[in-house]
Amino acid sequence: MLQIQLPDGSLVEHPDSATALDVAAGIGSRLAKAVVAAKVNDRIIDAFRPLAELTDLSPIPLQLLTDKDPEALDVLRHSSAHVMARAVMRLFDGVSLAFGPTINNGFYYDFDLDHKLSEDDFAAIEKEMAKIVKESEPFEQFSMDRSQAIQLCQDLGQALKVEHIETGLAEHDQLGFYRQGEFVDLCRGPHIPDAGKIKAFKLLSVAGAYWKGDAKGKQLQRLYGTAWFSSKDQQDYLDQLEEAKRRDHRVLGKKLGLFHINPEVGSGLCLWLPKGARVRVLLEDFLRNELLNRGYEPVYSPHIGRVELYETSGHFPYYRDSQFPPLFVEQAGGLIDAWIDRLQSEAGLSADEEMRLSDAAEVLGVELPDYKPTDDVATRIATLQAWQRQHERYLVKPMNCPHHAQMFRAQPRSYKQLPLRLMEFGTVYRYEQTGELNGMLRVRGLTQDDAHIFCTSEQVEEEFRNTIELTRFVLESVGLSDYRIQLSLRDPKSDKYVGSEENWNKAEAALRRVLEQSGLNFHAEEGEAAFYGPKADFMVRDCIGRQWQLGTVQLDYNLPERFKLEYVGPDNAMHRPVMIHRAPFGSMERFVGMLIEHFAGAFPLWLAPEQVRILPLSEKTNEYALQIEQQMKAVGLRVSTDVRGAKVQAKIRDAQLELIPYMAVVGPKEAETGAIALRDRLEGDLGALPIEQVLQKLQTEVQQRTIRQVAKHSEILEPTQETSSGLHEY
RNA sequence: GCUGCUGUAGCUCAGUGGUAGAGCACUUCCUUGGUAAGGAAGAGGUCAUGGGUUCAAGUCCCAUCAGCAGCUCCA
Repeated sequence: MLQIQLPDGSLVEHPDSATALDVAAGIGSRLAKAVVAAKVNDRIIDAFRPLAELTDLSPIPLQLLTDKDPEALDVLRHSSAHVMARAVMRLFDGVSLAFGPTINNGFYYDFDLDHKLSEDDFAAIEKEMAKIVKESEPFEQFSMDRSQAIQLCQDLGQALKVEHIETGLAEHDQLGFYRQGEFVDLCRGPHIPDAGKIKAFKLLSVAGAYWKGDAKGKQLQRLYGTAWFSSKDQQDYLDQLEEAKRRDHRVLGKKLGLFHINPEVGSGLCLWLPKGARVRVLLEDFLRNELLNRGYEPVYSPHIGRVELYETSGHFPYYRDSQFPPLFVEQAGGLIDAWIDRLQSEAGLSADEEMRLSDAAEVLGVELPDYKPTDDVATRIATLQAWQRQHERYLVKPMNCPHHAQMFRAQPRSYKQLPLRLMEFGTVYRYEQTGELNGMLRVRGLTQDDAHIFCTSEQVEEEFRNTIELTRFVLESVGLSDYRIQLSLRDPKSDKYVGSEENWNKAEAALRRVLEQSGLNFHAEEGEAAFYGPKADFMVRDCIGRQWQLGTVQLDYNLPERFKLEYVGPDNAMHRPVMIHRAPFGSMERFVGMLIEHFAGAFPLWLAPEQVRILPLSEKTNEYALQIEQQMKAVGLRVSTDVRGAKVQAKIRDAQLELIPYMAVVGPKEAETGAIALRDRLEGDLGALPIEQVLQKLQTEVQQRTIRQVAKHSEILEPTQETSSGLHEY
């Protein structure tokens, strides 16, 4: 007999062959029908398999999962992925299955097949899925040893599964399979008892994906879908997707005249139109003011710098491919650059090619008396690099830190001057891959609200604490109070980082210590660090539950070393400072893009590009309206007057659609009494008020940076996460 | 960068090989009004760019550029 302990602590006994479904049936038939999966400790298991196969514990701490449990949803979706794959295999020939995991709010399955899937196929696939769901066939599980499993996958014609068993699952002796009707899939599970539990599902999109996420690997077709326990839940989710779409900053940015991106300027290069620029200026002024109060000193640095500067910092070699190529003062610079590249490449250069390059260089007026094709490759490269150093090459700056490091070096530094906090809204350029560009969120020219703090190692923790506090203050002032911090550490297995083990250990330990002391919600993530140091990244949840990576604070013991930064300590000896890189907004482009989506374009009064629109009832009151406009402008409000010969209803409609927070309707009645009929974009007509009272009200709202409206937080949309649950890996 | 889809007026889109369209926005005129669209007229297009097929191309084919979705990347 099995001893089973239920969540309320009670113990029940069942025969050795009992499943979680049997346990549920023992409690009640309605429960048995509702059970989707079960949980033993933290492990989710199949409700339809004998418990004895799944655990050695006694008593077994069993929790039954029904459609009320979020974890059950994950199981449902995984099974839905199987149903979808089954439908696709019924409809198309030669389908090779890859992976079909769950993701937040849904699932996908990757296929290798000749037919190009498109949205036109969705109806047929969904219809086939509906058939499978209606048949309500049970899921069954079985295991096999390696050779049998490989044989089975070969018999099924599943080459990718065979490859996965041989590589990814090389350490597994036993491999699990699930069968549902004619469909058999290598799978760890768990699954729902039968397909009939899927009450709502929908295919969402089709896209390319790589086999095992490797960009060099085979290109597969990925079908995305979602599944739910009720069609109402599904509809809520689809509505939520619509809501996110409605907030798309690219659409709103166009509609509201905030920014513009066009190919004649260049992709990924953002033109800030007056209204968008206004929002940015307000944010910059707000932050600059705050930083001045906190002991930062503004600096300016140029948009380009010599390549050697970035060779020193390490950015140039490390990010070569995602930078705009160097600017050469000497015409032949590009030739020499390519020459070095070829020498460094695996293929190298043939004697003939070398000759032709030499000739070309000569034509361009390059003299290389020391270059001898008989020298070894390293010597030849060194000769060419020596030429490069004598002939300036510049980089459009991809980062501000090297410039700021040079500012530190501009004069001898004493410990008495530390911490030195240099701030700059620094515009940098990065050649992001074309597929990455996305409105303002991912651009090729961006302005960081950058600053670098140079301090002693004793000051590190306090400075770091202050920057964390600053970032929180800044986020909360725009109503972003739901965030957590990701402690981004190096990947111990990778060699892409610069600096000593010792420096890294110091930096990582310091960050962790401060975060622990602060009591903030944080989690560590390996492999997410910058190449020169660990980071604390702010992951911010917006009002509809989406997660954004915004501000960052980075601790850096390495660039000071690379730039040989020093200060004189109280002991009259030279010491190396520590650098803290930090940007509470991240970049102005990304931050404003996010804000547009967060507020759905309706900025709070303090950030609204236009705060008040004055609407004269007819042209007869235009003069009074303009007089009000002057009064409002005099107290710093951003106002315009709609003097068109349109009806007030039309003017109101336009102002509403432009998301202007307040409207001031003025007609003969108001002109007579010196009043304003104030209309609130959210509340509607507030009635006639004396001018002074309106000015007072609006000024207060601006000063307090009141946030009056954000969307209700959705219960349906789960927070987006960087990684999927990891529950179903194969 | 890869895979797929898309590119027609300022915006949203219709137009499946035979004379380039609608709504909104814009301009002018009429209307002078009380809290989400008053009326009329007008102007606006090398149909992304470059090639090709065809008697004939917005429409079919190829390339390039750009956008979108996903993957990969992100100092």
